[in-house]
Amino acid sequence: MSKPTLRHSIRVVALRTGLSPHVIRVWEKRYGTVHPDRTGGNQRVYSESDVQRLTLLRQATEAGHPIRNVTHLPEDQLRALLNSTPRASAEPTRLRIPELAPARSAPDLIAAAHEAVFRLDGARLEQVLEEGAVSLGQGALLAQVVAPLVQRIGDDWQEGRLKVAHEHLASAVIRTFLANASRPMALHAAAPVILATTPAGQIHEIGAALAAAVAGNQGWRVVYLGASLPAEEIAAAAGHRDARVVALSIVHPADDPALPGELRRLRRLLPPGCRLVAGGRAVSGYREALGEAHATVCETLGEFSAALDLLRQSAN
Amino acid sequence: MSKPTLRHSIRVVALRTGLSPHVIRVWEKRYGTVHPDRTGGNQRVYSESDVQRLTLLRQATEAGHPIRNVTHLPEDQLRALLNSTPRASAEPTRLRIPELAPARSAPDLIAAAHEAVFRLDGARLEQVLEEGAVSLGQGALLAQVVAPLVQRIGDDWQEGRLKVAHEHLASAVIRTFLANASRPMALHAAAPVILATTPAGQIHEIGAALAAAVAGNQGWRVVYLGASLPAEEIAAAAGHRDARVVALSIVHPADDPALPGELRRLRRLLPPGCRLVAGGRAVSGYREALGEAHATVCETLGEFSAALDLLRQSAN
DNA sequence: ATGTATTGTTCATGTTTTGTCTATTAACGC
DNA sequence: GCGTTAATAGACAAAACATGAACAATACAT
Repeated sequence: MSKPTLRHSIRVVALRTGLSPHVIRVWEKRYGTVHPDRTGGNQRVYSESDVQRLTLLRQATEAGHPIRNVTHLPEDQLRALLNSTPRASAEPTRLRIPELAPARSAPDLIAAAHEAVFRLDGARLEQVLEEGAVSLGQGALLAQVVAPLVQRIGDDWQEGRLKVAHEHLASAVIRTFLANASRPMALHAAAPVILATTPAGQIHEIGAALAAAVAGNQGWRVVYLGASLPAEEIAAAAGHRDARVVALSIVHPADDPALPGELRRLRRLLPPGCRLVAGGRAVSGYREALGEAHATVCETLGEFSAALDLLRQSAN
Repeated sequence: MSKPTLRHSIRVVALRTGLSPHVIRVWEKRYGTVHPDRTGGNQRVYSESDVQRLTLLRQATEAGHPIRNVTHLPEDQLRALLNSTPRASAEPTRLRIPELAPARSAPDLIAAAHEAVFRLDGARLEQVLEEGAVSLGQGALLAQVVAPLVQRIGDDWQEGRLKVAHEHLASAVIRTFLANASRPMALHAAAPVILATTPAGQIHEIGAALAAAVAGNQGWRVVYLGASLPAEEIAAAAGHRDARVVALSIVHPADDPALPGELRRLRRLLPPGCRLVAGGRAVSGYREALGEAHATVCETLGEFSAALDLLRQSAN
């Protein structure tokens, strides 16, 4: 079973895993965590999978699991554990990785993200977003980076500067990032429900995902339904989950002749107590129908956020 | 190398059940609620079923039942009790730990997940998936739960048992779950690149997301491009990122007359060293064209996984 | 109202776990 | 040859855990 495999010294392993050489050795001695080969001179030589395993173990211990309980778990169970465990115990973590976060400004972040999209580098895009969440904070990141970035990518796509592949990759990464960002807060048992989607014909779902993230951050219970839902479906879902608000993102076809009808129909079918909020770049094209549907129109994410706060208080 | 069973320290149990370590100990002492193993140094070690039982008991006590009356009830009676009593707890749950699910085997998990989709409860669906990842492991979860679940939802949707809203919600949650599952922790600088997408006309992206998750778990560098990309775009992206493999998911339109042409064109445009792998429920409908395109056809996720391992070794 | 049982929490003390540190010897790279 | 890095064993300190007893709050009964 050998081996064009890469081999690493303990120093490199320490750097890549975030553990100290001491810990790596003592884990091996006490628990037999990994069994690196040795050089002729008895020096440890680690494989790539050792590095991976140690990285997972570091994350598991940081998540609160005692090392003795996780050292012998297979990798996929470790991964699952990491995805499932509540990140709750983030406070009493003993040692932290050295601070490397260069607090970047919003325009810098947008530029870096755009560059990553252009290179089809999804991992890098994600990294930039996470970095931004740290330096700007979640709310500011959404309003000052993600929203403009999405708009810029949309423009580039419509004018042929970016291909469909770029747009799809960016959508997938941003969508996942937003889904993760909208989740983690503790939810009040009585948290109001908001439904985020896009009316039939509106094919761009990122706006709805953004709305979902903002609402989730403000403590709403979010039901995210993706893009292009007919009025009947939206209304039925709103009734089913007893939603207080339906948020619609309207971005791309700015002149869909069928949309005004959809909006009026939606208003008619929605439960009476359910408010309608619409945002997105193309809302101005449907102002009249939105007015008839008694929809609150938001031009920016900030407005949307404020509108949510108002709606929440009004019904408490 | 016997059994890598999950074992938890009392702190982790406290986090996952929402009880304090004190209460867990005092319940054991006073009522013999659970009988955890002990380490060599007399420290408690809990199993997954202990966690489940304690969670149920927490819920029972919160519902007003004195602990002495319920400690010795078997789990199914506890569940019945919880289902029969109305959720009396008006207070904003002291700890935000969600209810733990009863389901453990793959069929149970599928049923629970399906139920969550039907109720439009995305948070619950996500919870079921994460729980399954812990108890089954990532790989088994994908093959035994996620894949069948997706297929079942697809069937239900095509036959009108589920609405578009259900399908969209499920897609969004599963997609995010898969994206999180596919993130490799530490990857080789020289990790091979795989591109996951769907050829033009194939609108269901979940199959591609599944493939991406499997590949990510096996250490590939994944470029995920969503659904319905024309051959030129796929080829350009593969060249741009120097992909070794392009994975195509073919699920829904099983008789698209344009697809064979797309596949042949893709083969022509792809860089010579780049392999083509196709999977999904509808591959059998395009066998001929796939053969002409020199694509490896996988009927199941297991086959796909094996094919990836082969392709990886062959080029090292 | 008063007493009692139940139940969760707190305190005090000793033990275990776990990351870190020291000292010494050996190996590696220039 | 020499400075740097690694291996080993042992010591050490902070955090987490175990245990028993006491305490406060609530419910229930007299």
